Amino acid sequence: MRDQAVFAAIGDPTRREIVDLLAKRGAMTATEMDDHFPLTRQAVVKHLRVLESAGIAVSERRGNEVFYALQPGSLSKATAWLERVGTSWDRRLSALDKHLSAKPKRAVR
Amino acid sequence: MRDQAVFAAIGDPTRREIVDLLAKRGAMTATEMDDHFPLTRQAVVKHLRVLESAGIAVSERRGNEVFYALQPGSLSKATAWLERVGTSWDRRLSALDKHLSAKPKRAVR
DNA sequence: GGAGTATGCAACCATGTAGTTGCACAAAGG
DNA sequence: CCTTTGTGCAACTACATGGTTGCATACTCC
Repeated sequence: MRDQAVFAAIGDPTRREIVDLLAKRGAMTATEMDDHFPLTRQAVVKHLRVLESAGIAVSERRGNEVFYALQPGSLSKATAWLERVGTSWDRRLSALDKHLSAKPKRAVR
Repeated sequence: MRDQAVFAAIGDPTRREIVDLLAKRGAMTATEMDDHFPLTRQAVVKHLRVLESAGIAVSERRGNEVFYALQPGSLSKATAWLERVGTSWDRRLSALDKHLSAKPKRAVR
């Protein structure tokens, strides 16, 4: 289940910033991105590799440099999970209240 | 920005399973959940605390035991981010192709 | 070919964190 | 009361991982 990787990947704030940047500006090289973060190029590359192995980003060598871009549709499963889980209990309002009022178990004064 | 916490929280696979369980079965105590995972009760509690501080779960003491349930609407911002980022580059198809064909920089044979 | 620029690799450090264990505290109920 | 059951706290371990540094390798262009 490679969904795991997607959630883990976007779990890191820096990685989300990278994704934001790529979404905003389109394809870039790691060296370019490097200017946008207080990080080493190597650190950026590491993050990009994580994003890539999670299927969120793709890379392509173009002569001397390597461009990274976002992979369309790669977040759909994650979005679906959030939607599903979210609505499943939004619909029943507060599950806590419901459960507690319905199941006193032992008498509670 | 407490969104950070939400993404970090759902980044852990065990925590997502807990969320799934809570979504499916409604409110439960940590001791009950304990049966569903190969974990100590304490480990489950730790996860629940993380979920709670991220605003995803809520707890309520009821006599001897503490029930945990999901907090409605707590994932909306995360979902929104995924939606936004996702569609932003889905719409322009593969940003990599577009960028590369539009910006050869130096002549590439 | 040699300088310049970009990427790749590997070792290393430090911190965060998932998980356990042990024990103390709190509430019910006979 | 005293036992049972559930929760809370704290210390500790182990491993993952974000980050750096140093150097090697690849490509381009004069």
